[in-house]
Amino acid sequence: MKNDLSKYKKTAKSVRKNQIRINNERRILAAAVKIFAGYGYQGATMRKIAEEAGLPKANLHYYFQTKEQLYRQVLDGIFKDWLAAANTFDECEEPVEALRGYIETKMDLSRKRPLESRIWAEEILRGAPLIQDQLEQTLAAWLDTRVKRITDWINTGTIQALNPRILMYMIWAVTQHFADFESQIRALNQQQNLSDEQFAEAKKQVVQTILKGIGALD
Amino acid sequence: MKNDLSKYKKTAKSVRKNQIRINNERRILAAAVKIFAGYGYQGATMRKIAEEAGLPKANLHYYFQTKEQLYRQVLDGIFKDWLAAANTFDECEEPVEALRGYIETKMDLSRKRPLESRIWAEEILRGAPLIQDQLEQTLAAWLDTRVKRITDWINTGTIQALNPRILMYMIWAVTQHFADFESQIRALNQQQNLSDEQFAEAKKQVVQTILKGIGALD
DNA sequence: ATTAATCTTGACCGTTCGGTCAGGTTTATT
DNA sequence: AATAAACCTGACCGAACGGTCAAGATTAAT
Repeated sequence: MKNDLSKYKKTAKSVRKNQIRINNERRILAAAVKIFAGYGYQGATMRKIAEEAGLPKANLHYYFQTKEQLYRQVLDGIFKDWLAAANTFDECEEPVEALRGYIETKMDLSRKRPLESRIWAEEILRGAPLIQDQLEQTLAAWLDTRVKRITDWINTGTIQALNPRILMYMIWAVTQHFADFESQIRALNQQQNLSDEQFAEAKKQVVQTILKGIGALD
Repeated sequence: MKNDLSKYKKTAKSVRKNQIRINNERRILAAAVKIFAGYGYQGATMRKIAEEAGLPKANLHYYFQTKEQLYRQVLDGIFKDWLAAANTFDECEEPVEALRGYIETKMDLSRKRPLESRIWAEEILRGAPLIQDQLEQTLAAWLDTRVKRITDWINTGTIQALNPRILMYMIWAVTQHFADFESQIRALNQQQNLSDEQFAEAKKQVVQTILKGIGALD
């Protein structure tokens, strides 16, 4: 019994880790997101991340053995958020509200977490060297089931005939553009980021154009 | 007169440069496009570019003093191509054919020159540190005049009321997505790049969705 | 044929990178 | 109070980076 208890305590501690570890890992990951988003994987340095986190560089290597491992954990976190947002696609039965909800959620994600979107975009741009498996497994499976739902909508005549995959690519492209190309949009908007009102207008127009474009409105 | 002649010859030579210089600059620029697109600005090294070009590294620095200067020339070439493609926007008077032509040209550019699109995308992603001026001057001016054309279409009732800038952002986002996110699309397409037939279908659907989405069709 | 200009390149330089490590400090356990 | 475990960090390392340079080879001009 004494043995069992000690074993249990040990396990419990390793599962919900020490508070110090939790705090520092969070600080480092938050700093890593900023630096990776701002400079790219190669441009980011452990020194810059350490400065941003307010910790000595060697301390980063205590919690994350290598730069690549730190980067992988950042990517994992981003993918989780992406999948969580993706579930809004299934909240409604019929196409107009399902697609509207999904597009709006993706737009909100671009607005609130542009750094994560940019890290993801750079990874894809470089050929997805570290996340190819996730794309081919998890993302492909997610897409397959949604393709089936859209195909059902087409077969029941709720929306017009089209290639569901291309529709999804268009939605991803447009929604993520507002995060990934933020600096270009700013340059074309009197050097000002889109205001909340401008962004709300963009969100509305994106939803309207796509839904109408696939014959789900009017 | 002797003086004038020699001066003229000198000038002529420096204008249309020596053939050796022309050839080597072209080789280096072509190699630079490949390497910058594949690794990003920071990830690209002069050594890799030199290998790709089949020249010693020191030779690169003879034609391009620094890595940044080489990169700038690559960006300049991309921007020129972009502007050339952009002119198709003005080839037709009425919205359906003007927008169709522009979207199709942008799609073709993504298909034929994905590397250039990716270099541009990465530059924007990093905050456009080297091309901010071009964005704020040339691109902003280009956009302004097209916004006016679209506004005219709206005022004459040819297309529905919308924000022309957001329409242009959507077109850029979708068309460039097929180049910039090629590796993601490949992972979702049985690890195969889009075939010519699939790309043609995508092009058609993109045109159809956007034109219909803004009320220019039906 | 001679001179001048252009081109070529191996060897080298200072800097910065990711990563290591020994030894000290703090926190948790008994 | 003593021991163990976890945490911290300045100093350091080899490798790779962008860039330089002197000296030779090639091409163009006279």
